[in-house]
Amino acid sequence: MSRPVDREKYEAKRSAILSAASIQFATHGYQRSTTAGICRAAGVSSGTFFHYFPSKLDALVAVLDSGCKDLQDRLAQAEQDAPGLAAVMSYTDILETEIGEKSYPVFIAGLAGVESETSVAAALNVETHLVSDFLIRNIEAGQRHGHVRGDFPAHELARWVSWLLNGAAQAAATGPSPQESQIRRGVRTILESPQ
Amino acid sequence: MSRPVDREKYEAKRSAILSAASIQFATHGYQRSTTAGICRAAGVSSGTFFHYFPSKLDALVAVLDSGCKDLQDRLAQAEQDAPGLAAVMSYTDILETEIGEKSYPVFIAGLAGVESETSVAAALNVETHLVSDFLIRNIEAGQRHGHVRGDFPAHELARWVSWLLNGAAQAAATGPSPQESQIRRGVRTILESPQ
DNA sequence: CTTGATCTAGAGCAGGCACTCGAATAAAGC
DNA sequence: GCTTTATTCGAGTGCCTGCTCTAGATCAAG
Repeated sequence: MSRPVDREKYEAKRSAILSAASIQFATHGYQRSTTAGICRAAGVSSGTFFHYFPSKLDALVAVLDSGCKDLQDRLAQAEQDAPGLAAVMSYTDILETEIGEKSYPVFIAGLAGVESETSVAAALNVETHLVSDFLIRNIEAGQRHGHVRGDFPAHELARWVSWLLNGAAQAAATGPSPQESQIRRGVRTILESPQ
Repeated sequence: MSRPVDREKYEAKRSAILSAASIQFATHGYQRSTTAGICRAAGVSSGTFFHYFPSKLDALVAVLDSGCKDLQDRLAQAEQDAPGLAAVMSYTDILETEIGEKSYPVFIAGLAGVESETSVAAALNVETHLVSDFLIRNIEAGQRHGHVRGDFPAHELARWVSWLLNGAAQAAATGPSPQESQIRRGVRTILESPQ
């Protein structure tokens, strides 16, 4: 036998391609992105691309997974720093920033058409649940501390908040970005106790 | 000269093709729909299709325009029946029904990639403003009657409501439809006066 | 050095799709 | 009937794009 895989080099190249793919997807959406474009951006031939990812869809799933891991870390961080309402607002701020940069909304919008592909759906499902659980957990905590209205179950409030956030992202994809902290105020309005 | 265009027959055929296109777009999204599929559904050859619409995109714009007209009528009806908060809730119900049927979310999601095309963007813009103006007008009326909280400007409340609705639609496109009247309750929660 | 494996390139293939074109038919005016 | 124009058809075209294939470069182990 001979020539074992050099793990380090392999991962480096793979993540370089992944990064280029991620940028392409975020800029033009999945469908509009071409493997040729990704290869050009990564400075790599199509042969190399398909050596690392058996198909374009696999690259998308890999991007999705990687984004999911990042998100998980950030959510955990926010929750650790200050659980409850503060954590929810912290997540809101993160999203508001990304929405302002447009990459997130374009990326999400560009998934249309492949979101039903099982591998993609699975990845998205994981992410959705990650956020949903985070919201429910911290809204419940907020309710216990009296910072969040208690007249609706936490899971219902969480769903409204996530709808608001997704809707804002979508609106940003098609039109102008929302004004500073308008999303923030919306989330607060849903969650605050009626005096 | 001879053979003038038979307006009636022309419009009939055109709207038959348009109707088939509309169903295809709503079922599979724009990108996934093929002109061949639309032709098959309309019982028409591709030559005929392109005789009535110079391009697939033109068919989409026509569908969009037609939908916009329908919406305008329904909004006017709701507003005439009972202006103010009731009109907003009536529109919410309409949307909630369509979201439950999935056609609306799929259609919207399927626009990804062409939404930046100027003709499409223009059509979407008209629709967005139609709804936005409707919401602002009726939320303002609701505020005057004391049915809607007055501690935020109507345009801000309107935006939050439309975000919530769009977010719910998007969520329905990727996952299960929301439970009966959950959207309704969300809208109410945003708009109701804090006691 | 030889061997056998991975890594890389890039030309090219195959299939799908929007769209075209020429012919055939139908219908209205002369 | 004849001419002209609208309408319809559907085979065909050209392009784009995901993906394959082959040939060579590179490198570790024996």
